[in-house]
Amino acid sequence: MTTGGAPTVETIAERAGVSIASVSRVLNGHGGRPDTVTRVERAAAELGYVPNAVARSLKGGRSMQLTFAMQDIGNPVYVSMVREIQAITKAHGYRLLLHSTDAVVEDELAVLRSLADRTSDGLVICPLRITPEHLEALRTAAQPVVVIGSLPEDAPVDSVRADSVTGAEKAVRHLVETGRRRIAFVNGPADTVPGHNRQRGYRRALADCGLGLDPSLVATTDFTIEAGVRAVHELLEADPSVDAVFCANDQLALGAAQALHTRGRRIPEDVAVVGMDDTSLARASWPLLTSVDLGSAERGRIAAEMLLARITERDSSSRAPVRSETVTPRLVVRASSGPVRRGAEEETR
Amino acid sequence: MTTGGAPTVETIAERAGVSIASVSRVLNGHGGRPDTVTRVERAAAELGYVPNAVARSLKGGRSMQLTFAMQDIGNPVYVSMVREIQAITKAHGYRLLLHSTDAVVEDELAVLRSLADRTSDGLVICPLRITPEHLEALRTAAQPVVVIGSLPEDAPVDSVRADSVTGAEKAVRHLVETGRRRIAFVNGPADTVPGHNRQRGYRRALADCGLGLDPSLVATTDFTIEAGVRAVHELLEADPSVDAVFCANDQLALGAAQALHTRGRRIPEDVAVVGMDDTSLARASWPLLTSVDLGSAERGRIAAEMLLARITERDSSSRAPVRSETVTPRLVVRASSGPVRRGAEEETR
DNA sequence: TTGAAAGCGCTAACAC
DNA sequence: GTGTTAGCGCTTTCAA
Repeated sequence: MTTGGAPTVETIAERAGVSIASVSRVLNGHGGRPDTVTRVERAAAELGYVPNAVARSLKGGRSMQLTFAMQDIGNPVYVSMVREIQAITKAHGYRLLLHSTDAVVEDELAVLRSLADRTSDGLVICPLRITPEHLEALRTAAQPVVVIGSLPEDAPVDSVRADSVTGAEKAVRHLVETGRRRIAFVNGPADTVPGHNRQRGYRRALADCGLGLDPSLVATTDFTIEAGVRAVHELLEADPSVDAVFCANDQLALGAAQALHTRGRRIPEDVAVVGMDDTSLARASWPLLTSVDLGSAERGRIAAEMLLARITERDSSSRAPVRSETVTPRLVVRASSGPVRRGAEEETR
Repeated sequence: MTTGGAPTVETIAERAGVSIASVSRVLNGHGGRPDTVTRVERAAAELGYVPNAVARSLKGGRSMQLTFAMQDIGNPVYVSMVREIQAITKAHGYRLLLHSTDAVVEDELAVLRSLADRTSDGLVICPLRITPEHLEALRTAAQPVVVIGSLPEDAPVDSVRADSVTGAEKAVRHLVETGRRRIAFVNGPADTVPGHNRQRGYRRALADCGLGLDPSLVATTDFTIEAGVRAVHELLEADPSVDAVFCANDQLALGAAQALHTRGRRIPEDVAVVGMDDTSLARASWPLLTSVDLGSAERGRIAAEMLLARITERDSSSRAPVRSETVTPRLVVRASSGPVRRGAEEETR
């Protein structure tokens, strides 16, 4: 039936005077007599035919769509992941679906469950916390899932994690080595995986360096600029001897810098500031922010590749063991730390 | 057939001892005898049934997906749009597909054309430039499209635009009113729509205020932090009398602030800085950045609503005329401008 | 090489 | 209220 709607294989078939099977074959490059090929291709071009991807998905069982779920696209750390994942999925012919979960467990679980609706061929997810429900949902996921973040050893899911314990250690060591002794720590919620690990790294580094842990130098708040501002005001109010502030992410660090500026403390002469994630904010701050690159872009890339590998594997009956990669953190020293300022930007391993 | 695969209406029907039609009805809330309803619901729950959204899309002709295409998710102005669009589409039961076009015309056109593949029920797109090919593609788009940006009067597409001419005017006037006279302008590419309009606003405001246009105070570069740094160094090198820098977006403004800090110029005492877009960067900068809010979140919201309206309308045969809304810019005065510093943050209309 | 036909999973007429 | 059935647009056997 040649309705007024969009052209279908049938429309093309009529116009080219062949069967719909031939149309499909030609359009998918499965051969045909030169004559047939020409006629079909011309008919398709003339009608501006575009295959219905939904019908194709239903038939083929793959949607050619992948999903990325993160807490909030407003956090630049996710932006760099999205950018990377987007590039890779696009290169492989997949579209990218985006989900903001606001770290609401229910939303995260809903995303996991919705994998069963066949809309998406796989998922990359960044859960801030891991509950038993998460593990159960991961176990029973209807499509391949890759987690960006830390998972229990026996979780049956591929994952890429940042080594934020080591990352935090590097930051604190760097501060100690450059002469700081009263190193405050501004952390996000301690019941999140990142918050927990960054705290461990801070403690470990202090211990290794022979510095005691002073609980009054530790603030636990949210992962935002505003929280960073408040926390540093309070820390300095309580203890003016602070000579460095280590922040659990760049947003907190930007807030810290603002509070210090407001109080007339010079960075880094009076107080050094170090952030984490090495997001675009580090290069937006004044002075340029020293930050620990936890490999967000790389984690995004690896996650996307792991996911694509699982999807490919699905066709080939073999099943690789669960993979778990850890990205090595890298301290990027910039002007906000260090005893001397030697230039605009300097990077070390 | 009860295969080992995912449960389908047929699986449920068998288990509940009813027909697939009853299953469909119950699951879609189209009534049924209480007894039937119970049995179907229980069977569905026991099997963990999730409807195949692809099959549903094929049948219903709607994918319940919307697409957002922008230049680069790394620009915070798009982040706030995405966030808003995401929230609205989600509330209406739609998923959001993301596309980064890198402002490549070919990519933008490809997104437009791919609307014909039925994957998406509509598109919000932010083209930086509008070519004749764009207009043609918009005219022939297979699904509703809303453009965020300026379009010719007769373009047959809904659009939301920022009034960046007025926005730029407000910024420049504010600088003049607070006593600035040598107002430099750091712009993005002049052949983009935003670049063009912001330049018009700058010129108009100078003229209105009786200040002459000094071409040596205008720099044209890219919309990035690094470009802002370079441009301001060059401007000040050439003319140290500059007492204000108006930047065509916040990223340029952050760059400007860095260059000024590096050169030991105090902000705002020596040089005032004003940005545009009022992104999260404005609150990440030191001092807090005065910026013109061009309503990115609001444009996102309006665009999403316009799109949903068009989609709804498709069912109801009526066709509303093409809409074109303009969002009123709002100057948000913060510490980086103004003769006096009266607090951390102060907003005016 | 080609065409006829089955069927992916679902919804909605239509008949009972 | 319920079951039977057609069909959304496509790919892919299976025969010819």
